[in-house]
Amino acid sequence: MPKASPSNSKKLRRQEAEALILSAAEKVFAEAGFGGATMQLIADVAGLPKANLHYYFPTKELLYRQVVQNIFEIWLQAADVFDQAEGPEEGIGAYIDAKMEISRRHPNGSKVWASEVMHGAPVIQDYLETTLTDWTNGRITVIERWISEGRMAPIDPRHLLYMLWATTQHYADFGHQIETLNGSAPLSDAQWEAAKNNIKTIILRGIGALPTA
Amino acid sequence: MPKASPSNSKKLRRQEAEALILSAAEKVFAEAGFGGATMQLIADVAGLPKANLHYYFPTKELLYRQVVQNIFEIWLQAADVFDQAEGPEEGIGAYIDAKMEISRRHPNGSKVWASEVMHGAPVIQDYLETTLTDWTNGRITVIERWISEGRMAPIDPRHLLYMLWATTQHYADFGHQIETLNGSAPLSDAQWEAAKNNIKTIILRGIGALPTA
DNA sequence: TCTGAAATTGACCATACGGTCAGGATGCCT
DNA sequence: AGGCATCCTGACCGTATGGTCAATTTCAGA
Repeated sequence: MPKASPSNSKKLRRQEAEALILSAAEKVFAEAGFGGATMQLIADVAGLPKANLHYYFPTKELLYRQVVQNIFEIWLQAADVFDQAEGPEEGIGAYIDAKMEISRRHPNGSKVWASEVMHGAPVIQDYLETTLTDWTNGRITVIERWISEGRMAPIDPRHLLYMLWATTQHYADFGHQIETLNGSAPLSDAQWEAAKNNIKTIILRGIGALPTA
Repeated sequence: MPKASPSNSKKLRRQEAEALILSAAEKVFAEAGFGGATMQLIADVAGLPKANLHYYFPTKELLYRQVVQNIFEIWLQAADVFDQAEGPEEGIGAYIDAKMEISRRHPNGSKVWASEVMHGAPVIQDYLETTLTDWTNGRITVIERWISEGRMAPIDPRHLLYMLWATTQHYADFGHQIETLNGSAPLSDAQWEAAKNNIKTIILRGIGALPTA
């Protein structure tokens, strides 16, 4: 594994060093999983000696926890567009846009989160039970209001949210499969745009928030 | 980790032994990932000495490969309903039914597959490039025919397939998250039914294969 | 220039892991 | 009953991992 930075014998400020390590850790955890990732490999990717990692993050688990928390923060921010919207077409459309952008820009983060949840969320169970539960309930209230206002069909808000998460995160978590089916090439700008529009069209029309074609 | 079978000092037939090990391995790989899983833990779950595992499966990687292949076979079978259908409402509806049933009955298998793909498919890349590519292209042809026959809106078949995979497998891969948001309780029969119907309604209506509500 | 807190690092350790092996147990077939 | 292939298993081994530590370097502030 090559060094990420060829000449960084300079002393790093705490913030820079932590950011560098977290970035390397996110990549390695995404590619190998928690169990498959090694501190040595993370150190190599970051271009630092392994002992230096332990100086900033005492244990592998603490480092991992920090990575997962960072991702969660990004996701929560994407939710802001939801509440500011007038109706489902604008709100859900913007949410799909935001989540697809995250899938494209932070695929590693998405994978780490997916891996964590798939393994029973041993590290962030409390987040699921508190923050995520609250967030979900808040969005359900909004969707129910839209339904009562006749702006969309009476769809179960919970399962609609799951569908939004599933479809958008799929492009990050299963990106490798999608690239392979795309002739082993990354999706182009146009293909990402097509994917996004497809999701928006099908879901918005599916919940009766768009005029039928 | 307790023994799965309290008294199996009897000699096992090859087929039974392999099935027992594969079942235990699927569970452990799903819960811990490839790197996090240990042969010792798989052995404990299967109720066998570790050395016995290596008698049937020489290496951890070979055992893992077998687990992944088994899942892939199950998924391919679910595709049969697709081709036998008259149109999208029947074909895609039945496919969603089949895949949701798999998510419910084989959540561990789904997780192992997801984990494998997320980590770049190191073990089953050839399957993606051959079998899965062929399968996908075949289904795309069917969907394009439905579109040209005016049975559904002109949706990009590829992204529609990704959406079908994403939404159905989400209930297996993110089952823990869904259960937590369900008050830490597994989905009931009725809730599974509701999830299935929601997906079918939104997607089929979204692609113009259902009369609008 | 001096000082001390922060940062860096190579060497080291205990443990746990995947895998091996030799020898014993079992039971089918003649 | 006896022979033989299959099956089973405790003990063992080399390696790699997460983590520690003491010694050294760096640099901001006095």
